[in-house]
Parts: sequence; structure tokens; C-alpha cells
Amino acid sequence: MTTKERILESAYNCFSRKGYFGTTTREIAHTAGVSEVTLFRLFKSKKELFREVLINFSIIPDIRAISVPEGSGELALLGIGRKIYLSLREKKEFLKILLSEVTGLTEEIEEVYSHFVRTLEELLSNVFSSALSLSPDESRMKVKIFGAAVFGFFISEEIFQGRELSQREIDEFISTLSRSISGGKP
Amino acid sequence: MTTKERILESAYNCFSRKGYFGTTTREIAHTAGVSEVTLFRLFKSKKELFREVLINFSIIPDIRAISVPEGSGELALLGIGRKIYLSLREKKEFLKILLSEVTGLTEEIEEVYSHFVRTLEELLSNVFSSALSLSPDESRMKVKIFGAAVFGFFISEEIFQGRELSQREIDEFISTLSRSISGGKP
DNA sequence: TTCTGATGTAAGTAATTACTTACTTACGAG
DNA sequence: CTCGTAAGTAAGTAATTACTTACATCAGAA
Repeated sequence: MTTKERILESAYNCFSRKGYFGTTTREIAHTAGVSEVTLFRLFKSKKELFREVLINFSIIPDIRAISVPEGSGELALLGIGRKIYLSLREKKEFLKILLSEVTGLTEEIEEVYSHFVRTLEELLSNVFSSALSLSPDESRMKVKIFGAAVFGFFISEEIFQGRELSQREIDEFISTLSRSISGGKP
Repeated sequence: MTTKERILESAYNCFSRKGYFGTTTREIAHTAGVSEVTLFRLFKSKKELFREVLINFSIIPDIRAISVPEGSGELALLGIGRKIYLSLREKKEFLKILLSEVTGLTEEIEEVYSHFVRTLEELLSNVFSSALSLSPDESRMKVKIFGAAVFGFFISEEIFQGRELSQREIDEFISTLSRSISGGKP
């Protein structure tokens, strides 16, 4: 692992624990086992370092990598909902960074986030139109509901309340959700 | 309005625009039209001031004030979902504080947030069990789905993407959600 | 009038912060 | 061996920050 990568990784950790303003460059350098001077030789400012963290640890590749599972509409939803939840969890720290700076660094974040939303809605649209055979309008709305529910559930449980849900709890939520959304359609 | 209230209000505004760490006590005092010395005479530290802001501008009273509307299950859900969404929007700035500081000031925030969740789930439970006549388990799960969906939708649209949805867009989302959740039950 | 309480001004302190400069060390390639 | 590159150390700068001290002002109650 190069020095730059080590710095990026500890910046990622520090930012996600303490937010952008709560983290000092000294702290990042120290936890990377590197001098502060080296940090500023490799990144021209703290803000640039933050931008590079956003780019390098984005959740978008994870979302994009989700494949549409086989099976009935309801089962497809269950499978995909599970994967979305687990992707979110894997990048939990990254999400915390996004959240922590949602008020202070809006330009950078809005870009990253709306990209995330578009990617997710694209993915879900495929499932809904193919697996559930809905009208485009209905489909569009249900995609939003499904995405918002999984996302809101994750943020509420794992980020706000600091829990780490078991697979059973996740499945219970997502399967009930899938059933409601698919409306009993096979 | 007392001096203390003026300070609390501008602290609320500053924190919600720039987060806790991004806001200086000087700035708060200045926008309150008060000297910094006065601020520290009335609040013993910045952190204590933050706590008082959390308490004074909490969203909980708004949620508690929501009454269960008359009508069928689906209509009751629509009415209550609308009100929740609008309460969230009214306190949008407060929510931004919570979000932006959830990583750095966890102790203070977890308390406020879990109280919020409990209040909301209590309120919804009443609607679900009375208006929809579900089993307790089903009811519990659907409460979670409904709450998470409205919450996730709000955060995604209004906070992350900075939009201000029209009543029509809100209604479209919430009525589709209510229909899915109530599963066609009258 | 006098006293009190709330507020202001001026000035400052000690700590922290992002970021820099100048110089040194270690090491692998040629 | 030499030389360039990546890294470190030491020190410091200019700005900012939370928070304090000492003293002045002023309006209203007694």
C-alpha cells in the first residue's frame, strides 16, 4: 500500500468518526503513521484530501455491482433489498461522512449523492418493470418507496441508533416490505 | 423575546447552516446582536448551548401533536404521512443539525433521536392497530416500513438533494405508500 | 438618588489549526 | 559510489478559537 493510500484510508476513518471539521490533518497524518509534512506534500489541502476520500470510497461501485436475482417479483425484491442493505452497511462509514458534512460542504456532496440516487433508481427500475410488470408510473413510484424505505430503515437503525442488525431482522423488514410493494403479485 | 432566547435562535440557525464545528461562538453572538461575553454569561460553554438548542427546537412536540385522522385505514395513513412529512420539513434545519453531528456528538444526539423514534412508532402503532386491524407483529413491521419510507424519502429529497417538493409530489408518494402498506384493506 | 442587574467594550490568554520552510536521512537504480 | 526520490524532523507562522478578566454603561426598582 502506497503512502498516499495509507493517508487516504486513515482520512476516511477519521472523517467518518469525527466529521470533516472535527478531524485535524495532524490526526490523519498520525494515524497513517506519516508526518504532517508528507500529507501536505501529497495533498495540497485538507479539502482536496476530503474530495479524494469521497471519490475513492464511494458506494456507487457497490450498488452498480448488484445483479438482479432470479425468481418471482417478490423474491427478486427481497434479494435486491438485502444486497442494498448490506452494501450500505459495508460503506457505513462513508455514509457517515456524507451525513456529517451535508450542511457544510453541500456542492461536493450533492453531486456524489444524486449520482448514488440515480444509480440506485436505475437498478431498481429494471427489477420493477421486468419482474413485476407494472406501468411506468406505478413502477417509478414503487421504486422510490422501496429505495426510501431501505435507505431510511438503514439510517435510522444503524447510523442514528448505532445498532448492527442481524440478518434475521434485516430479512424480516425487507421481506415484509417486498410483499407490500409487490402487492401479492407473483 | 429574552436575550437567552435570541441567542438560542441564532445558535439554531448557525448550527443548522454550518454544523457544530463549523459555527463559532462569536458568530452566534453577533447574529443575535449580543456580545460574546453575554453569550458566555448565559451559557457556560458552546457544548451546553448546543444541548439547549437540541432541547428547545426538538421535533418531538410536532410529532406528538399529530392527531389520528378519521376515515379508512388507507386514508388515515395518507393523512398522517402528510403531517409527518410536513413536520419534518418545518424542522428541516433541526434535522440537518442532527444529521451533520451524528458522528461527532453521538451521546447528545442518540438520546434525542431515540426519543423521536419511540414517539413516532407509538403514534403510528395506534393508527395501524385500530384503523387497519392487523396482528401486533404485522402491525409492528408495517409501522417500521411506513416510518422508514417517509423518513428516507424526506431525507433523500429535501436534505441530500436540496429540493422542496410540492404538495402534489408528496401526496403522490405517500398515497402510493399508504395503498401498498394497507394492502387494499378498507 | 441610589443600588442592582443585565449588558457592553476592550483586551487578552492559551490552545489549536492549516499549512510552510529549511534542512536531514534512508534507500534503490544506474 | 552517486544521485534522485520519498520521507522525516524541527521549528515556526498567521489566523482562529473558546473562553476570561476588568471595567464601564444604563435602565428601572426602591
